Amino acid sequence: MDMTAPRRPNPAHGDCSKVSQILARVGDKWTVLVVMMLGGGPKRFNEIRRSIEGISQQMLTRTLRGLERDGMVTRTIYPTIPPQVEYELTPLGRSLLEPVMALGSWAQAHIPSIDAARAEFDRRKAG
Amino acid sequence: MDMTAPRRPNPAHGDCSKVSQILARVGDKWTVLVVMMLGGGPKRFNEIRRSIEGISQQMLTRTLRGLERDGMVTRTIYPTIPPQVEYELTPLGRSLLEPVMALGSWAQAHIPSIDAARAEFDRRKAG
DNA sequence: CGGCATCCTTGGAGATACTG
DNA sequence: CAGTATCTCCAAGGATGCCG
Repeated sequence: MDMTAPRRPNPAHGDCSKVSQILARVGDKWTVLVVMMLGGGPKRFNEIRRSIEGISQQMLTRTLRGLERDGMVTRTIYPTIPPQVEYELTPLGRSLLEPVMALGSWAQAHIPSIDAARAEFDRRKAG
Repeated sequence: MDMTAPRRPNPAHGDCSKVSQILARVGDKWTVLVVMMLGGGPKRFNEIRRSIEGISQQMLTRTLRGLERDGMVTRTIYPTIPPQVEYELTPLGRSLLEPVMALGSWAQAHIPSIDAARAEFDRRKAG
């Protein structure tokens, strides 16, 4: 059997590329930080920006747009002066938090092992 | 003063940068695929390569080195002719599979919602 | 067969400045 | 305050070739 076929619309594999997209999003430098921040309730643009050290305004905009597009976040404009925009997690966005936190916990728990492995690996390489 | 050091060694935050590294690894284009492949048991280099459509030999090498460095994978050289190298998940690597699979399942389950959200978002923007 | 070194292209992060 | 537009720059990743 030839496994080289580029794309298989095999239902058993669901849509593998879609899953990859989600994983990539979780691995994104800012997305998880933003989602966790919003986990505490609705936030305004600059409120988020100030709470995430090091993020540029453009990266925050892009991150929020991506999340909005995927239905993880809602964007509400209040036509006040000055303009006010509030972001809030949707149920979908909130549900993402669970597996992500699980992964985060795993990471937390295994940091020592990983650090040890790295030190060992680097030590060998250095000789 | 050097600001390149991780910001706060706050135990409550664990080591946030370390956690980010793990998340980034999971979001990596190839790492998860390789780990899942090895979840089925030890595999040889080209065996892995053939089973992952589209990966270059260099990317596979880099991915495996990274995993090896982090203690997720062991590398065993059999001094045969021609040389034979086998990769296998460590217990640590296997334990990573659990939260990753959970995230994968979440992704699978919510693909329809996400697709719908995207379509809606794009429709608005275009329309 | 497995792995490294080298070169090259490109996507996208990030800074800056402008608009509504 | 929130968002867009433009530019620069770098590193991720692909292709190729040689070595053990």
